[in-house]
Amino acid sequence: MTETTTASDGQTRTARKRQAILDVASTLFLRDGYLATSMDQIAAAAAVSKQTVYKQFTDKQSLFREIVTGTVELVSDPVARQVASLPDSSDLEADLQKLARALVSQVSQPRVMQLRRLVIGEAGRFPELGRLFYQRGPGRTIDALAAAFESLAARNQLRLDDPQLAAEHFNWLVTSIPLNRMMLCGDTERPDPAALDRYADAGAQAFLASYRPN
Amino acid sequence: MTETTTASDGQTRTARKRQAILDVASTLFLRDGYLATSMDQIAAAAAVSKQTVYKQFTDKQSLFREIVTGTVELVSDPVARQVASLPDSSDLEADLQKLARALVSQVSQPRVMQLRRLVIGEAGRFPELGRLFYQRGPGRTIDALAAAFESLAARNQLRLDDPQLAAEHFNWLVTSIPLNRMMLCGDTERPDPAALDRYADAGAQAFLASYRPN
DNA sequence: CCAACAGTACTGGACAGTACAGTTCTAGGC
DNA sequence: GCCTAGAACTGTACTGTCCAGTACTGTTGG
Repeated sequence: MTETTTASDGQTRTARKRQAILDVASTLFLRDGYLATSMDQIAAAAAVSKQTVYKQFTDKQSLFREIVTGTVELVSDPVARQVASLPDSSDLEADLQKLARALVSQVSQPRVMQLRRLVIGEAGRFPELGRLFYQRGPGRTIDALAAAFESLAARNQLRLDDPQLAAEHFNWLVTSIPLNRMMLCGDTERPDPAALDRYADAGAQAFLASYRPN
Repeated sequence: MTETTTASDGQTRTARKRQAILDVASTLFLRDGYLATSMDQIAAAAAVSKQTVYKQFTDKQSLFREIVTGTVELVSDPVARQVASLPDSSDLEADLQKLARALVSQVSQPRVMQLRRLVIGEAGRFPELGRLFYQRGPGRTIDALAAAFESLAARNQLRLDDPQLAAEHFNWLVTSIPLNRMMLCGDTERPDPAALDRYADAGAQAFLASYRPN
């Protein structure tokens, strides 16, 4: 008797229910916010009794924390990996452009935007989640960029005094335009992929114009 | 003499009470968020009866909207004015640096940060407020910058194809680093003024390295 | 004098978290 | 492969609290 609820076989019933709660609560929290999402709503949408929710998560705050930290982990990895391969570049301009496009495309995903909005909005109630998001999100990307840039500068492929500062400049040159617009104007106004690429290219271009030797 | 913030002079009683409500509600909304602030709290803190609140503002949403739009107006003006005087510059590097410092200092004010967090967090409930904040805030600054840059480019003081894009790059190069850190890590981690100036200087420097002729 | 105000109480609803009786699944021994 | 004890789960109801918005009576200030 192999039951499937959300394509999650081979798990105990408890684990399956737990996952259903996490999935559903994630959707609701990201869409409506922390206070506007009720535990009754979550239990109902997960097709689970309220008591099961409270068996898995001691209270609403715990559930919320687990969802935010989990989602941050999910989104955090791919970019950092791509950055790590940058120093091996033989065509820096092309590779920076590729990296910029990947970066913009990642951070502008609706799910990431929603998470960012949620964390910022609840920064007063959950300050540690804000810090976590920063460290695992932009912070991690910037650190990886700084390491890559330092290595490139050592081989005269870039000209810079402060790798960390250059990394911040690259990151925000590339992402800020669509990021800030979407943060405030909602996911409905997400620029189409071509426009996102143009922002990425222009940011990478400006970065190189500023940090390329000679 | 017809406009005051908290002083209780020269106004009708009704206007004074109205202002007290706006002041107090502003503080509470900015500190605790929309849902976590109750109308009873506001009435009590304003030393006013609940009925008076509802006489002045039809409901909680109206009060909230009025506060957000009002605060946006307050913060919006000074920067745009300073930008407008940029094209007359005889020493572009010095004036851009001064502008950058003023810009960072303005947008990093705790009150502005709190408003930004509030608007972003409530973007789902009040999408029109997000758009308003963008237009009157960063949007307005960027438009003014674009006009100034175009005029400077016409006199070969800058080299650029797309003034709007250059304006966005300047704006975010200068503000993004402290802005994003503070958005997520809270006002407690506001860099000291000297550090803010360093971010501003570095942003202006990078912009010029990229957009200065030759 | 009269509109605006204070104070208080009330309506109707929502929500976090708990309690409990009854049902269903799962694990482990045979 | 079958059976049973116990854990996990459901459904519902309940507690205590909070909140937006209204009603009403009496008071105050312009």
